[in-house]
Amino acid sequence: MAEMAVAEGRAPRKQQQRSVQTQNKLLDAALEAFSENGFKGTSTRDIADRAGVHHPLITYHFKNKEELWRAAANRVFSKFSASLLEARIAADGQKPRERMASMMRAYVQYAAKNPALHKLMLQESSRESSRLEWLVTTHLQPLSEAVVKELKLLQESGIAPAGDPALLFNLLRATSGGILALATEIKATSGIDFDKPENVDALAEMIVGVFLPGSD
Amino acid sequence: MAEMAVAEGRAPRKQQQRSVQTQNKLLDAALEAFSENGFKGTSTRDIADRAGVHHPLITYHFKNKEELWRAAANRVFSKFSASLLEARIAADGQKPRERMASMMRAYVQYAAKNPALHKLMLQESSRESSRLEWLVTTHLQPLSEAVVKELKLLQESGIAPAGDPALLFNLLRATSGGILALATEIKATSGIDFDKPENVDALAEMIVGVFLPGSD
DNA sequence: TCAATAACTGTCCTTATTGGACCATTTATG
DNA sequence: CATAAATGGTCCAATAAGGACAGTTATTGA
Repeated sequence: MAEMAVAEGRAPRKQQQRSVQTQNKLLDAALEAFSENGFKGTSTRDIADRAGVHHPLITYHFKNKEELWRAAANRVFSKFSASLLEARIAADGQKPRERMASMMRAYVQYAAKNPALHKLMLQESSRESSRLEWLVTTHLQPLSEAVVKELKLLQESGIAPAGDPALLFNLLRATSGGILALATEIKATSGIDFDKPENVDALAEMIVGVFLPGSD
Repeated sequence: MAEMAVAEGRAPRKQQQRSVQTQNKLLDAALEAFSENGFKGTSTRDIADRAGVHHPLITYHFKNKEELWRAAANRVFSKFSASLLEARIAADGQKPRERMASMMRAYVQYAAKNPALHKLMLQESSRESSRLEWLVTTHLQPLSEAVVKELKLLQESGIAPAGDPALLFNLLRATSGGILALATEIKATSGIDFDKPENVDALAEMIVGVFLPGSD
């Protein structure tokens, strides 16, 4: 983040709005670029171009490429967690099956609007790296633990399919995100356009139906 | 492929075995590299290094980077189709559900041994390109059509879940391949190691159970 | 209002890497 | 053993890489 020359006792001047805007533009552009071409395959100039910003501003705002990656990943994952949590809270009074279904729909809807989320994981999953390690401990493990716990309960009630709950969780995750990461190709192969909300809804319902066959 | 200076009437000399070997080494290395870093993010030198071969040999054997990509993709997809077909034939006398289950298991097993198959699709799916177009028309559409046809029948028998069969096919595909494309990350997050055959088997059974709930 | 500082622009540098060309050399073939 | 296939070694021109830095503009807060 932008270093400021802090004078001794003086209160530092506050961050300007235009700064926040360019940072956000850079973060969006970075996420898009990194998810398309991976960390190594993405140049800071490409990111700056997508953001419509001069490339030295990356150094200014984020120190270097690695920090920019981390900030971009943090942003999309935080929003994602918030989105899931919101769905979870909204369905708090509901029965267990409906609670989980609500989260699954939120997952699909978020992945449809932000396919970069899953693409980023796939890019980093191609090889062990410090970035993957960070992603796992910071974002994925907490998410996994929370969802697996709920899945277990659903399995005991016969609502979710039997088997290793961790495996089931990952299956679910790969399904929701994976199909949307393939959106461009699927449109070409099968003519299904996930830009159309009705197709995303159909996908969500199919996933719910397949993974939560039991009723409560 | 290696051009040869064909003298008028003379029969051209046959290809040497060592040539085939280096071509295969290059194809394997290319597939690995392209699936990890995408087309743009992969250098021909990287491929040559992985193959343990001098990089000008790429030009010699494959003309250029694009042709090498195509040859590598062709190779893995052809093997894949053959593998599916084999499973299909082996289960030819079985009931419809068991036929499909057999293909699904083959899909998972192949994807586990060749995660590059799915990673390559994901890489190319990040943006429209001539390569994606080629992949779709040459390999994906034929596969899709064949499987969708069978899925429809299973849906009519109540064995497969209802809904758009094309959507179901893609769900299935994204599930099988997608989870194995995430193998490195899943091992770190959940401790599930898909290098162990028993975990791959468990995955295959879970997929069959989830997507073919009905019995015949 | 006005100095201080945050934010941004323009430019340059050095280094590495890119895909591919080219000729000499080695190896297999018929 | 003559010939062609296959490979090795080297070079190149282009350019793309991450980052440094001094100067300029905009905003802030007293």
